[in-house]
Amino acid sequence: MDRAARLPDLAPLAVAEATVAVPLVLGRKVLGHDREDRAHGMALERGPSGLGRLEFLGRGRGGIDVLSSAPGHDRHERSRAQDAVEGERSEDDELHAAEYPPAIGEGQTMTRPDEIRVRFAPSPTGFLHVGGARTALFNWLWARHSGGTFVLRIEDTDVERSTEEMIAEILDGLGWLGLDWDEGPHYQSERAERHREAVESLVEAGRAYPCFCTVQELEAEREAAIARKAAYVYSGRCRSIDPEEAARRREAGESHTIRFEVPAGDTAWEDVVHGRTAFENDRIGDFIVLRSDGAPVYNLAVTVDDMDMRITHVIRGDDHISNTPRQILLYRALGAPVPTFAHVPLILGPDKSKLSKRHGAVGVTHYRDRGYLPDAFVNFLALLGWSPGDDREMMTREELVEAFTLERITGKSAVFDTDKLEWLNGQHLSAMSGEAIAERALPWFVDEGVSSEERIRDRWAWFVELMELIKARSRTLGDLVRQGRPFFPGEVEYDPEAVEKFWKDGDQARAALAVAAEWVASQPDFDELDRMESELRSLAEERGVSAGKVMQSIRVAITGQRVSPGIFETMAAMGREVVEERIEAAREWLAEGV
RNA sequence: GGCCCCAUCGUCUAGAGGCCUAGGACGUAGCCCUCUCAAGGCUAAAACACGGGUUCGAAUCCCGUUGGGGCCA
Repeated sequence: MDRAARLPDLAPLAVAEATVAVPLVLGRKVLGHDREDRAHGMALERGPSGLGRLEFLGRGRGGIDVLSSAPGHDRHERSRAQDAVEGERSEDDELHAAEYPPAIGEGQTMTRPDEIRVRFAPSPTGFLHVGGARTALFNWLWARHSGGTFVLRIEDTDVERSTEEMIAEILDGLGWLGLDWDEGPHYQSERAERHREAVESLVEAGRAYPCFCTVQELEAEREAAIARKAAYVYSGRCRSIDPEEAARRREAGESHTIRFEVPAGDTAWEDVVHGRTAFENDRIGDFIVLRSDGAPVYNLAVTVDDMDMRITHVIRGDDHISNTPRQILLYRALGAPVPTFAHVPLILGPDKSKLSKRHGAVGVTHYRDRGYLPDAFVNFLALLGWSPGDDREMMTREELVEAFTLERITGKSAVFDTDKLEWLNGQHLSAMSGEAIAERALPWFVDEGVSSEERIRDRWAWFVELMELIKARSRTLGDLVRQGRPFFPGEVEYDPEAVEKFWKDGDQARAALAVAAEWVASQPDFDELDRMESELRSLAEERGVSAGKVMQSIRVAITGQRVSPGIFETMAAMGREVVEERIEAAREWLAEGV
């Protein structure tokens, strides 16, 4: 039977293929002229639909191209587009492509990506891990940067391993990171019927066929292949079964799978991060799209979902590269435009293998519980595999959104380095206002039993002040609690190391604290830092004790630690009463101790 | 094993053929500041995996080797 005759729908295929290259080609023709347009685009609030944007995009002619023309963008786009086009298109074709209308006719299935739509599609088989979080982040950044839509889809097809709790975990993680989605969550499990429908349409179009091969037969094929030292690829023997006979056998209830008929040739795409990537179709072989139990296969489900959800940019982990040609083949067979792919390199553990549970802390919520700031974590994640192209490291969410482009994603996988995360967190903490930190830190102080929420709220201005005082010395919220604890009333515990460092010589310590006590008694209040310091220094000199020793002894006495903010600020924040008490307590302790 | 991806300081990266005696950041070491510790400032050590091409010229382009990683089996 003549297959071509059974494919009356081949015409749209050509269009679909054309759309793949067109945006890129458009990119080089259109780019590099209007910063203004882009600025305008960024100023637009993200609307509920693409309508408002569409109007604006129309002016830019290239739609997404103009929007994405951030500094540094055009260069890459240009060279890669050129690579993609060279040898496949003539100069004329290029010109023609540049004139390509901004949108294909209304009735078409294929539309140009007037509105950028991306998705994050986690499989809820565990918590949101660092790698997934970064994929989500890149999608989110791209959506926000371009004024597009961020879709969340839960790939819960594996019912055995997917649970409500895990879904909740993932949403929780996304929530903490502040990655809000515009659409969804859609649940893949609810779409099985649609997937089967798509498979049937492929069968009807002659692009897929039932395969009645038994497990034993396939096993034999595989063994033969291994014996030949060749990679196993399904022989495609059920292709030759007459469609009418196949239909009869299906109706008779004969066990079968549905296989996609892979055409000859190569399947290539222009990956935004990897450039042109190609696979030989021969090595793919007719793959199963529907299992014998009627369950759709991953590649089919993903493709149909992305297609139905009009996803324009598939941004996902590198580990999906080998799935991509199958998916592209499916898009084409289903008459859908092929989205742009951006395969982000994986995040590695310290041993340079794919970051996974065995590396320990890979759940995003773990970092929340360790006192990291979502903004800092997002900043850190963004810098893993992406850079703004200038020397910026510390970036706010807004700056990230502004600067983010897919073209600046590196092709090289990155090791997850917690040192830098800590530093960045400290930077973010220091940049925050005392008020903002206070809100974040409050639950930590309560949970650690430092004080109660009511009591802190009662002295809110003081608490805010305190955060301001200790933020530079803290890298995490936990550090804040450690630093802040001594400022609350109660007994202090002397850190052995502090005692060792500053009170090793008991006589000296007692002398220093005697001066301290005398000085405190002479102070009318703790309001003027400069006066406090100069008076302490002169008194120490009179008594023949080093001022530094006095101050350090006070530090240990009132905080129990060897580290604190400036001693006068510390005393001012504690209040005179507490300071006096603690100095007395320290003197007694020293009297007994030695 | 097959296919695919990747290769710049320990780590994250800049680098689109001359701007590179390779820049920044974390971390490390030292100095300054200083009542402690941070923060901040300054300085230092630290990298283009290797081999061939192409070119007047290569970290940058091509090929190979090696190494790492991923997917499938």
